[in-house]
Amino acid sequence: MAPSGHKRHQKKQDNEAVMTGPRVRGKVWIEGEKGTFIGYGRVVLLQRIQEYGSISRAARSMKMSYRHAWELVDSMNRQGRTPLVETATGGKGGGGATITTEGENAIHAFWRVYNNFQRFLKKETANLDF
Amino acid sequence: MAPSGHKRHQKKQDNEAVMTGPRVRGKVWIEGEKGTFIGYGRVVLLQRIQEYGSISRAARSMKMSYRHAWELVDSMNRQGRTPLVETATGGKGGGGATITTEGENAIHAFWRVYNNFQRFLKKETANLDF
DNA sequence: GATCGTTGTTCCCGTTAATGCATAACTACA
DNA sequence: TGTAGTTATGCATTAACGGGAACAACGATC
Repeated sequence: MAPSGHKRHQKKQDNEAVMTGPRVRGKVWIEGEKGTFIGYGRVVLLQRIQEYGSISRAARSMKMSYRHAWELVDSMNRQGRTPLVETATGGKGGGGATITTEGENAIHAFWRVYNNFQRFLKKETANLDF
Repeated sequence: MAPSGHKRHQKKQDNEAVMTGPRVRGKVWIEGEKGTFIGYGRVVLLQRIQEYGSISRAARSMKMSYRHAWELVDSMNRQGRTPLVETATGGKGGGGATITTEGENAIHAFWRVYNNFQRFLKKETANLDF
């Protein structure tokens, strides 16, 4: 970006932080044949599972019920070509969950779209003639 | 990857209608200080009010309860610099509602953003490496 | 002055989504 | 062999939201 210039031709007169008035906002997600596949909440959940190695710890860390977290994982697994999360019961620590390569791909694909979307929103908000 | 070869440059081979697999979808809206200001449902409602000249007929035409429609109009009116909808009780036909200039501006502003967003979604879906 | 369809508002209900709790099955490890 | 913490699942409860019915006030037109 590099605002660099002295001039600043009126276009960005609006000083970032002080920006008030109407804003364009929104949500994006990736949909499969059976409804939502990956969205913001789901991708955060995936990354928490990656970080903690278990669905239950991931759920607790984001104050989500285990029940709900499990259903999200199940939905993603049933929808991917191959599962995004692999689970194991019993054993050290009682079991756990890990993210597959397919899961990592999904995470990256979503963040790419998400970042482009944030740029889109910023641009549209700036161009709002309202 | 670039299948280097002659065959199928992969880019627009995907035949519009047959497009299957994951899609990028989403929603956009314009937000004011007090939450959602204009979204898809609200703008359709505004246009129905414009068409029918009454909130109740507009609501019926889209199978929405009058109460809900009224709340949406109220929310928009309280949020705009000036009301988007003006109402009158009593009189010919029992009263009615009309769209103000501010309301027309809001409608146009939203559709502009919305159309850009549809293009964005199409592009992102096409570029989905997933 | 009676009529009529609307605005504006209140109250009750059904649906849906998520939470909370309870429990069975599992297995590496001490 | 017992323990621990997890996955997987069922069920009852709660919260949020919109729908639907009801009703007063309104005022141009007949």
